Amino acid sequence: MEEKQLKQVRHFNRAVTRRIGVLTDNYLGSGRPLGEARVLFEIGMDGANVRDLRARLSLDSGYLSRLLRSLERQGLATSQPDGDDGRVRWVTLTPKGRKEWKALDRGAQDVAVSLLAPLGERQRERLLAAMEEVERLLRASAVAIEPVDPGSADAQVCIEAYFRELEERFETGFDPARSISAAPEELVPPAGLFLVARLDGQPVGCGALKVKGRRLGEIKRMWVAPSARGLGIAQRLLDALEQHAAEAGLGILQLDTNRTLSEARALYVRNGYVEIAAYNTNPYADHWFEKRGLRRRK
Amino acid sequence: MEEKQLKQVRHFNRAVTRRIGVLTDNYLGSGRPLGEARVLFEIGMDGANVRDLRARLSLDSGYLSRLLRSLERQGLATSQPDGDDGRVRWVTLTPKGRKEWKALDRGAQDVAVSLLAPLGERQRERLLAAMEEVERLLRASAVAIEPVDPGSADAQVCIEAYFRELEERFETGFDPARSISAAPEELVPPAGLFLVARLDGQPVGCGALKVKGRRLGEIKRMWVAPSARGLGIAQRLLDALEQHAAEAGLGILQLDTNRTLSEARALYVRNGYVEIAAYNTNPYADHWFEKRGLRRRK
DNA sequence: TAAATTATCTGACTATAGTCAGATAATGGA
DNA sequence: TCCATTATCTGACTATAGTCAGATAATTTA
Repeated sequence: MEEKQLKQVRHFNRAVTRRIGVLTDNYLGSGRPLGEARVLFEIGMDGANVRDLRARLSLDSGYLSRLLRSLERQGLATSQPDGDDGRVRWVTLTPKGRKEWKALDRGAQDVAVSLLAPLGERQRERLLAAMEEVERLLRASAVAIEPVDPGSADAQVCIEAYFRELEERFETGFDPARSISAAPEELVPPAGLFLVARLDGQPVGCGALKVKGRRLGEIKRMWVAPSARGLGIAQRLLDALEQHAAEAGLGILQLDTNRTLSEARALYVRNGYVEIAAYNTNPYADHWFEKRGLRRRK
Repeated sequence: MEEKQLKQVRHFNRAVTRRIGVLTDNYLGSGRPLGEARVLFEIGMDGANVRDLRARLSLDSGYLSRLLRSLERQGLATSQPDGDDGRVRWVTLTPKGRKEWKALDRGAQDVAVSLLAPLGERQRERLLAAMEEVERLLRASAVAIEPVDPGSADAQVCIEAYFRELEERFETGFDPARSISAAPEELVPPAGLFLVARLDGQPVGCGALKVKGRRLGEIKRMWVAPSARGLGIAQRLLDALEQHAAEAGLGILQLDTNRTLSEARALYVRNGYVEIAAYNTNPYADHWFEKRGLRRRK
């Protein structure tokens, strides 16, 4: 990574947090302590339960309790036990609280207006496009890829979502039992590898490697959640699997895929996989690919 | 301004301040109160004088004094009277303080690395380009344009910088006395108007309107600081002057310019000014322009 | 059903951040 | 030279943010 690039990122961080940060100190203009204002805003027009509030704002339970009590004393919020779980309390804003919420919301709106208002229409469009790009790529950079046990909860979430998607997309539907197996124990080192991609702790993709011979491996279970597509996650999963395969001494990787999965096919072609004759009898496979001469990256 | 655009800006603000903000809480990881860490970092490797520190961090003088004392007590900084001004104190970091500074700097560097590291080279380049664009446009949106008295300090700063630049750029040099006059009193309503553009309080551009007849006006003193070019400031100044001229009932605007000022000429042409015969004997003018049929904008 | 866990609350703290009113000394301008 | 201003410092405050150790009641797990 170049020095110059890092410098630019740091500059951006400073500039943006200063420019937006200062304006975002909307809460401070409310004439109300930051903590209280944050809680009030987070309760929102629809109300919220205290457990969620605590998680979202990551506050100490005692502290939050006190803040809520203070809002209640000021007639801004009321609380009652939640229907489902008698331990949890459900907080709602009173009419007075809603009024305050709207004032805070208006403040945030004003910030947005004050950023856009001085610009001409063309500049405005460029700013919005660049903002979207930055946001998207920061999301991409927050994705972490890690090997996990294929039996772990996160892995299971991914595999189930993967099967559900295949069921929807294949013209014939999809029954895991009829497909070529990749049992959990086949995807644990040294027989294989199972990777999960996570965004903010939530699993959003997976990919697996199954070792089939001294030099031969197979790619399985490549999937990315629809909400996280376009972030380059599949490419990173594939890179990591190939890297691991190369380190394990494998020289050839194979995989099969269905005609309806066109993004996947494009990914494989882009990465140097070439179509070969069927190497298995998977009823769901329409294309078989192979890549030879894997190389370890630095 | 569209609802959708505002929503997108708010989303960006939340997402970016969260993502970067959390990481930027570098200071908090230093095991040192935020205030102290900020001051220590701001003193920097080269030292700083207390007056500047106070301005940069906008801290109460008493508070800052106490923070500095605390840093001194911990053996992180030392201070002595400044050479130039006996009232001001000059603070320097001790070797121990420099070590802490480096740790903070490394933290900020790590943030930048952690943002870029997970991305591929192409994504990295796109992120940096988008960051640059956002930064540039946020800077543009922070520029405020206001009418001021042409005799005010900010106006003078601009005019002097403008003359200095003409002196440099014109092949013949530039002597204000030989140029066609625009005395301060001619640029005050209702005889005229003088606008200053400011970025973070600093004047970075100006433009003036001189009323020459019942329907005729002239554009003068169009200038933007080199450091603030590319932000669309000249366009905004021109828009504001035309708007004011239209409201004052003027139907024709004229202006003269020198052949070396090509950006200016492009600006005028882009805005519908057409070249006309010389309407004055300004020795520094090579081109004369005119725009008819001004219209008030909404 | 007993035991462990979870969600909230209360009381008793501490640390940080920040404000305000002088006091003092150096500087700059009339 | 005198006076207003400026930069810093000290003392005396206050408010906010946050932590921690139980207590209590509801829920889940064994």
